[in-house]
Formats: sequence, C-alpha cells, structure tokens
Amino acid sequence: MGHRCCSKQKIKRGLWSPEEDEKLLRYINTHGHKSWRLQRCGKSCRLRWINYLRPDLKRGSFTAEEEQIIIDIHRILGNRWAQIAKHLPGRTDNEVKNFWNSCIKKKLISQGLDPQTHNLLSSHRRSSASTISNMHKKSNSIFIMSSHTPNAPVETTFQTFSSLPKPPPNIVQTPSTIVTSEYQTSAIVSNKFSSDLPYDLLVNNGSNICSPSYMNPTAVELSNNENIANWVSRVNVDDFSGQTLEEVTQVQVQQEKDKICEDTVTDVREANKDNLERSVSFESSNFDFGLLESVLSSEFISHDLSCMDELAWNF
DNA sequence: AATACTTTCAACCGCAGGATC
DNA sequence: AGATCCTGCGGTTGAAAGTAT
Repeated sequence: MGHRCCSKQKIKRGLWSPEEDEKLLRYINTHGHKSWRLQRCGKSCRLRWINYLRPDLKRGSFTAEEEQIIIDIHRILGNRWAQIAKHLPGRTDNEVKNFWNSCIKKKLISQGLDPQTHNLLSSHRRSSASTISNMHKKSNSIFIMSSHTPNAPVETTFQTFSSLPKPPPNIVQTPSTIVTSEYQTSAIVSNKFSSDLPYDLLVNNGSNICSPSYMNPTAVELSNNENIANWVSRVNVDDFSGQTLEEVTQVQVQQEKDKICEDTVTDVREANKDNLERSVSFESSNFDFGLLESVLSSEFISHDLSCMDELAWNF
C-alpha cells in the first residue's frame, strides 16, 4: 500500500529527473518549503529537497573524521541516524545511514566488532580479552581505551567499548586486570560519575537529568564548553603495558578529573565574576541538549538514574 | 564482450506525533 | 472528534553502477 496522498491520485514515483529537480527548486524559491503539493507526492518532494536539493548539503565521500564521529556517536546512540547526522553539517540522516550500512558496518565486522553493540564478536574473542570484555558489560563508564597490536593495520586501532554510568556516585569502579598490549583490545577504565566530575554540573538540581529546565542554569552555561563528544576520552593502553588496569585507571581517572575540575573551576570563577544572576539562553547555547537527551534516554543508560539525585555541586 | 554477482544509495514505506480545519 | 496534511524518523527496496568471472 502506498502513502495515502500517493494512492489517491496518479502521482509520479521513482527517480527524479533533472527537469523535475529544477521545477521543484523553482517552486521552493518562489513559494518556500511550506507546501509540498506538486505533481509528486508531497512527501517525495520534501525528501528530495532534504536529501538532495538543499543548498547546504555537503557532497562527496565521508572523511575519516566524519567516519569516526559516526562510529563514536553510534556507539552511544545506536541507529539514531537523524541525531548522528546533526553532528555532521551538510550530511543527511539518509546519507549517514547508507554510509553506515555500506561501509562502516563491514569495516567493524572485519575488525571483529559487532556493529550494533561495538563489542568484540564472539568469534573474535580470545581468552585474554574475554575478561575485559565481560568487565565492560558490568562497568559503567564512557571512558574509552584503545590499543593495538604492533603490526595491526591503522584502521583497526580503535577497538572501543563504552557504557554509561549506573552506580552511586563517589564510587569509582576499578576492575583489576592486567592490561597488555599484545592483544588488540579495549577496556573500560572506570566510572566517570564520581562526585566531582562535570556531570555534577549538569544534574545538581534534580532527578530529571534529561530536562534542561531542571538544570542549574549556571551549571549548564559552564558546561557549554564541553561538547558531548569530549565526554568520551581516549587513552592509549600501550602506554601502560604491564600495569594493572586498576593502576591505569587511577592514573587516567585522576588526570581526567584534574583536567575537568581545573576547567570547570576556572569557569565557575569566571562566571561568578560575571554575575551569576544573568539568565542563560538555552537556544543560543552551544551545548547540545538534543544529543544529551538522546544519550541519557538511550538504552545504554536505561539504568535507574535516581542515583543522580545524590549528586551535588559542592563548590 | 557477455553475463553474473555485488555494492551503493536514492527513494520509498510505514509509523508516530503535531497542527490545522 | 475526526480527517487531512506536514514533519520526522528508521527500516527496506530496487535500479544503477561497479566488479568479477
């Protein structure tokens, strides 16, 4: 069964001809993109405009950077192409989806990764990695560690896991397993939700972490500098070969905390100087609430968030 | 050169939610 | 209240292009 508007009348379907494109462009230039009732189904016109005719679209193949962004966000959000596309200016959800299905998916599989979960596929797991892999399932961090075998191809060096926080604050989970660089693997470092980490800034005012209205405006403003992508940090396991994961964890977490706290403390002081009473415009904010909301409401973070209530910004 | 097979990606489908009449 | 339209989304399809035999 076709779309309602298409089934009612004889409307052209299939590929668009250059003449039709031109006609649609002329129509949009004259009438704007408010009404889509042409000889084609309105839905088809709209789609053609969004996916092909829009002037701000970027053409050509995806760059390595774009690919990495897609992988990183997909790891957190899953197949939410529209959300992912929002972080790639000039790219459409359809484009991202097609690129994923035709390229990235295969690449991940060839690397032994499950494209849906980003975990190692069972067939690629070795005993030395299984411990870490299982650990990942239990752990609650969005820290990512990457490692590679000395002879591994460059594109296989980002084998990453991630997950999001569940346990109560102040508890930094530190799985103790020897980290080696002999096997290409990834490992969870620790729980990022310690009480003095930047998430606190975002949730210091209530249980509904997803809603900006529950957030402390000052805190949100201060967080504007931190894009969600920066929440995911990478460390190189090779630098810590031979150390226990616990040791690596403590060092990395401390460094990350120090850096973040340093930044946020500076920001807070700056903000205090600037008079904290001024209101914050969410619309003008660079902070991506859409993605934040997506992340927080994704199945990755389906855990009970009530523990967030306990978080407080103790400054 | 011809055919078969694979890949790519534009377009479609179906659904949901909101706005309008 | 119900019908219709618009918008947005993720999944799927199939024609065209590319590649292998």
